[in-house]
Amino acid sequence: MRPETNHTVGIVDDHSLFARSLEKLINSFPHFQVIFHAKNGLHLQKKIEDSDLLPEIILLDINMPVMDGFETAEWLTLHHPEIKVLALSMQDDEHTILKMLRRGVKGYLLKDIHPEILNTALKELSEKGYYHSQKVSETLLHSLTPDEEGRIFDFKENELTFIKLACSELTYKEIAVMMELSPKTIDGYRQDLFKRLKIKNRVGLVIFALKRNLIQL
Amino acid sequence: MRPETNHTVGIVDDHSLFARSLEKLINSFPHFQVIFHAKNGLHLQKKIEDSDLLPEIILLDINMPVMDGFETAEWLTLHHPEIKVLALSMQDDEHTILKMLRRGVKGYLLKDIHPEILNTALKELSEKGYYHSQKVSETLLHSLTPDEEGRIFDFKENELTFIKLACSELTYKEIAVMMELSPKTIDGYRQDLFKRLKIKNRVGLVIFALKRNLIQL
DNA sequence: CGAATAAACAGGGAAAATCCCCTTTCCTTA
DNA sequence: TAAGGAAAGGGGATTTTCCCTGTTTATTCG
Repeated sequence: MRPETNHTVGIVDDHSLFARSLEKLINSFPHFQVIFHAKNGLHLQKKIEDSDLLPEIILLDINMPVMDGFETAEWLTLHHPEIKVLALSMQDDEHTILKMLRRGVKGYLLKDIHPEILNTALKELSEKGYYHSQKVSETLLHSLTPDEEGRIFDFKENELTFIKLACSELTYKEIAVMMELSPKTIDGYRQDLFKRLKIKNRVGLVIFALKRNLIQL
Repeated sequence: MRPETNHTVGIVDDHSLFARSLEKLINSFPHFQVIFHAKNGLHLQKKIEDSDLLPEIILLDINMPVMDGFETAEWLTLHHPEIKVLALSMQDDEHTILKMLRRGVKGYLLKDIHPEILNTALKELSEKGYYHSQKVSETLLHSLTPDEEGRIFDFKENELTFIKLACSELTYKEIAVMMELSPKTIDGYRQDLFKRLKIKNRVGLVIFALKRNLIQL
């Protein structure tokens, strides 16, 4: 049995209503207790620097204004690596997940949270130091293990934006406008990706993106 | 309570091993009993014409050589409309399902059958005269109710083949070769579909096909 | 620090593929 | 026989794709 310790949790979330119900939920779990809220990353910084009572775990929403989840995660791992960050997000595309994990996040939860899952996540975080949901594990497997042909892909920010836009009915020109780049640059992305991914045309790109969960329908 | 009648079932299936276990399963259900097997559609015809003891229900595999599920279903509804046909198939794409339903099939089961589901299907078939699984209902909802813009789509055989091939990296020319049609005819399909579906390019077509389950990854 | 190297970005030009608006032919069927 | 659909096609505009070159911006390293 686990000892009767109290684990503390901080919540950083823009959607205060959601955060409030999250707090209630967490406080209903044995051994866990929310000690503070923060509206965004900046707010969190202040809270942490002002208090000397640091939470063991922080729930971090990715989609926030002012200072988003990525920045916040970076700051946290840099300044308080002992705090375990559990990322919450609507997005389940591979790249977002990986981006957060690369920034030192210890767990990743999709936001349609079931109480038991959240409880499991918190427990595993404080016991094992990490939590990986089914989806995240799959993603890791997907992205960090080579594909059928032994390739590992790691897309840059711009490439990813391009891929996502290319999976729509937009014309390359229109994509160029949206990304504020020259059509020629876009063409460069396209060409490079076609070569790297060994695909023949845009349809190939769409299929690739779907298989890799870079986009969803 | 249902009366103690005995419902008879015929199985038409190419995979004899599967059919055998299916028979065992069915015979284990109360009130249901398998009275014959058939390897394919032709075989079934003979069996039916030779015997005067017709089954109440026939389990029909779609993927068969010689005389496939579609033809067989057609023949059955034409010559023995009183027999309830339950289609079994690996494919769960909308069009295949619809195609079978249009041929008078009374139920449709995906082949990863759970005993309880099969039992339910048989019971509903003999009691209500039809059975619709979750997936089939969804499909019907999907295809037979208008979409967001009030459109109903019903694709012809060739169109569907074209759509599926267009969702690959094949070139239109290559598609034309595969379908043994002139590239211009293919172009006609493309044009017509783009107009009907209000899409701008091939990517749009791929997305459409995916949303409608016409193809799967 | 400055030079070397790499990478992102942009362009020209041309071939191929796609997209679009039309007509004609043939066949089925009402 | 008229109507309608499927197949085939002409011709041209546009887009996509491809290859090669140059410029600017980071980054690394001697």
